[in-house]
Amino acid sequence: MFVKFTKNQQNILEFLKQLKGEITAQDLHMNLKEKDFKIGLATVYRTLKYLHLQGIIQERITPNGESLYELIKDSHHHHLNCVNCGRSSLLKEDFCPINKQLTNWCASQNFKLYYHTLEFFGLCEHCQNEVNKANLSN
Amino acid sequence: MFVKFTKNQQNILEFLKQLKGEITAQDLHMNLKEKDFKIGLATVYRTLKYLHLQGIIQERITPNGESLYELIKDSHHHHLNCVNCGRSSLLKEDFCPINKQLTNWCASQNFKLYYHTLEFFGLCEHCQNEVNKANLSN
DNA sequence: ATAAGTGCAAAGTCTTTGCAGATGT
DNA sequence: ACATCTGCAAAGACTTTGCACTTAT
Repeated sequence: MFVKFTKNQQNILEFLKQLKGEITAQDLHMNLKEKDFKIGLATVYRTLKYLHLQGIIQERITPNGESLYELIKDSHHHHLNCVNCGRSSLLKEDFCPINKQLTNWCASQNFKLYYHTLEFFGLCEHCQNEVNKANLSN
Repeated sequence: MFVKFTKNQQNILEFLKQLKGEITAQDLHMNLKEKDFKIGLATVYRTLKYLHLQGIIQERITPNGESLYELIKDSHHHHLNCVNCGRSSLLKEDFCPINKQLTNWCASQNFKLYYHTLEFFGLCEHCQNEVNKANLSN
């Protein structure tokens, strides 16, 4: 996978394997530093980009513009994303409308499918009132 | 919808109505300037944010990190996104796996659903060879 | 008259890049 | 030995914000 397999790469991959859920590049960097691994933020970004390119991890960008990464697994989640507060809540695990027919269709396009994201956007319960008060001076 | 309905707001909304497809904030700004509308980039960003908050337009963030906006319509597209070159290609128009059952489920969560995005990530035909040569020095 | 909207420039945030030095095979 | 990988600091890109001025109602 990697051309060399350095300590940094091992540490990142190991961390992602242990991780339940998603993490930002910056949080991942902090976590590794806290474990006394010496690693630069740029290396974290470079490694995540490479892992993404290789189809090992997936990326999801939140309404706040944060990139979240996690290993690609068989089981995955989709989210309800509030366009006001930016919070995401998980959809029940077994919900996923992607069927084999579609997967096959991607293959027929010579597109090598790594993963998909399905995200719902709107207002969470709390924000529905807030938004009525919004204007362009906010 | 807007508290006031200024020339800027009218111009942006009119432009989005004419537009087929998606556009970035910066391109939208350029287009309006070319039509000799005097408007600041910040105003474009503020207006798009407000329209998004109100559920008038939707946002999609590409693998390159660009935010693309368009009016929410009944018909919509999903995309195949190449994680290498970042190009997106449209899925056939009639494909959408989201059913009424799911829509109802969102409602039952007191989540006010505006729109959804469903995106597929992987390698386009052209990039499948390229990626084999990739390493962390790139 | 007043709150809402605006333009500009500055600031903020996340991410990428150039380069010299370190590392794995 | 050599290309790959790394850290650091600088650069880059996009977006947001503060503030004084303008505009719509």
